[in-house]
Amino acid sequence: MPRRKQPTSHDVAALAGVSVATVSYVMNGRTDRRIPVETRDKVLDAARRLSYAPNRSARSLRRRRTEQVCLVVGSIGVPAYDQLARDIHARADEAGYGVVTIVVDSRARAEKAIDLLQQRIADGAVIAPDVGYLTESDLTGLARSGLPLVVMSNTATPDGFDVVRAPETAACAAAFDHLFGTGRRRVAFLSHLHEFEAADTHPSERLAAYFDALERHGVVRDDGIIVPGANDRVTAYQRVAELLARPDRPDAIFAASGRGAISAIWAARDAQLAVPDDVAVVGAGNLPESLITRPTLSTVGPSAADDFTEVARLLFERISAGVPAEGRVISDPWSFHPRGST
Amino acid sequence: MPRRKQPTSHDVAALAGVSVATVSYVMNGRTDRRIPVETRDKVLDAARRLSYAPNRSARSLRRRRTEQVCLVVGSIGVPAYDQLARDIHARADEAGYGVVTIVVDSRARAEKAIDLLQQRIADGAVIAPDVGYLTESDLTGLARSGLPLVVMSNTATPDGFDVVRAPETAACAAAFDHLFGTGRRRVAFLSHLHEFEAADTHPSERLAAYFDALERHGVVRDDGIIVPGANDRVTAYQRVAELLARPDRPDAIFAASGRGAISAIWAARDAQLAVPDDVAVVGAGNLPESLITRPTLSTVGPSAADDFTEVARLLFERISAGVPAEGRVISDPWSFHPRGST
DNA sequence: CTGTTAGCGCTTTCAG
DNA sequence: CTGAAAGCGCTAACAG
Repeated sequence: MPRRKQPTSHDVAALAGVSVATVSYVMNGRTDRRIPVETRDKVLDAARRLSYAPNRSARSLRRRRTEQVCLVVGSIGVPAYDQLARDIHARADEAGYGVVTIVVDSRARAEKAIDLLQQRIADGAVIAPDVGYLTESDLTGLARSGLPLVVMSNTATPDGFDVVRAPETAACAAAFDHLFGTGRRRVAFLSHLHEFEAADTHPSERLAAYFDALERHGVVRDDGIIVPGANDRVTAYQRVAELLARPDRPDAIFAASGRGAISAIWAARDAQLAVPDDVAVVGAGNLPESLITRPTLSTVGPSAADDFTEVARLLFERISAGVPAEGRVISDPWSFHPRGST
Repeated sequence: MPRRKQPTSHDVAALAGVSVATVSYVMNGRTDRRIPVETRDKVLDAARRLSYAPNRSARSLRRRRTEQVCLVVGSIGVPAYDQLARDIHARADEAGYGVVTIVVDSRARAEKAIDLLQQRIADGAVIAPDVGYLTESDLTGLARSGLPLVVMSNTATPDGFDVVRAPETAACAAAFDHLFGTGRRRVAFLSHLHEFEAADTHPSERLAAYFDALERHGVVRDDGIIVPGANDRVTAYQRVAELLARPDRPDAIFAASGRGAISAIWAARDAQLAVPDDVAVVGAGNLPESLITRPTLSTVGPSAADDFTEVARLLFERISAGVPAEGRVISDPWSFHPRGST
């Protein structure tokens, strides 16, 4: 079975006995052209018989738009990114757009991503990785080149692109104050891997809040209880189990992810420790799951369940605007949600 | 700030004082053309100064390949799909390919997906949704049109595309036999939503295995303990909590997902029921998390952790082969992994 | 109402 | 070693 050459609009035109222009008009269902039903049907019939589908690359080249949007995330399997993806897909679907996903978890991949966007692989992009692989100048560069961009970042300043923020500092401070205020003295920090690696050079917002709180409450920092492992449930469980097995075990755990926090609850139980009496647990992010654990999980996170429809809206607004709008910034600060685990 | 026209190879050629052909050769780093370093540098310099990036649509049109692969999944946030996505992304990265993801969770979306693939949005695709929205004729149609295709399905027969199977029946039968064999009489089935809806028309493999087992063990089917909710952790928790609150509560729960099974463990605990003594739990799929719950989770699933590198390999092999290969089928049957929860 | 035609920006033969 | 030119398949002026 040889790889058949795909039929083109010429083939359809020939079979239908019309011109390629007519084929194009019919296939695009253009209403500004008055085409008699008869011609229309001839074309559609020919198209169906050849199972013709207009070539996407050719159309994109000619129309100067791809009808794809690009979603750039930091990794796969993070609940918040999943929700973002769902919301983008939903909006894209309505607009007849496709979604191409790029995972940026290293500087090399970041450069590749920039390059692809520069090559106009998509008509617009949402940039979500919360790590520093993408610099502000990468973003302004892209925006300058005319690409509609929505950036999810607490540090970037809008400059030809929109910025959506979710400031964490106040919420984290409140959580730490609560922990220290209720007598906890050894508060461990279960961090993401990249966060751990950059702890001293570019501390994440939550890590900075942690250091601040230590100082505020006169507690000396102990790097032994700052551990990576929040990225996945199993690693988190293991790291926390190790922490809790130490003679000088922590009396509280702040996890940089909701999944990490839930693993911490499992680990505490397995170590025969009561949550929150023996060890308190706080997680970052608003996992719906926080409400079905026992005890329920105290969190720092957005006030409501993750919802990125606004991000999607901004992006498509920018895309259809055609002309670059002023950079907007939307901010929805996190808050501390004390529940059963503290 | 007006939307700047993207620079083209002509602009670069003009600035560098060479022809567009030379620009193309340099940009593609072609070694079959001997280009003096001097010329090369002039071109690269001009390209950098204009921040030129070759237009992807034009290149795809000319080269007749997009250098993208398409990943078609059934939903977002399913651990196995996540692993599939990771493995595809990894392989695609090596090959310099992009990944566009399509979510198919309705017949309408399935048709849209077929159409996009027909339009050659990608050079090949992995089709993973385990639901019936994509028919076998959709698949053969695509394959006939010359699109390299790898299909993950236990029912499809290779026909111009490769098929990767993970047969569940034997493993499920073993799990149910174990449950009934150890005296369980009321085995509930926590299903996926689509699975629930098609229970009587096109029962899923695991559901069919369940019905078979009921018959084999002389237990009469009770639709009251077949409930949807395996799709997400919170819903699963709620459904199981309801089941366990009934006076005629089940003494075992088979969950169609690992996440559902873990929620079942939480729900059992909250109902003061011991697992497995009061209620046994089995989950489908091999979540790494199965080992960190208490008790550990018995599962039906692949023999090792999810690994789809082989799927990715098949796809790229087909893509680079250029000519359609015979349809191959790879099969890795599930097995029953009894652990603490039974 | 329909067809002819000029490109979109790139790659690649083929001449020089 | 380099350039001119054809053309990938489609859309959208423009002409009829």
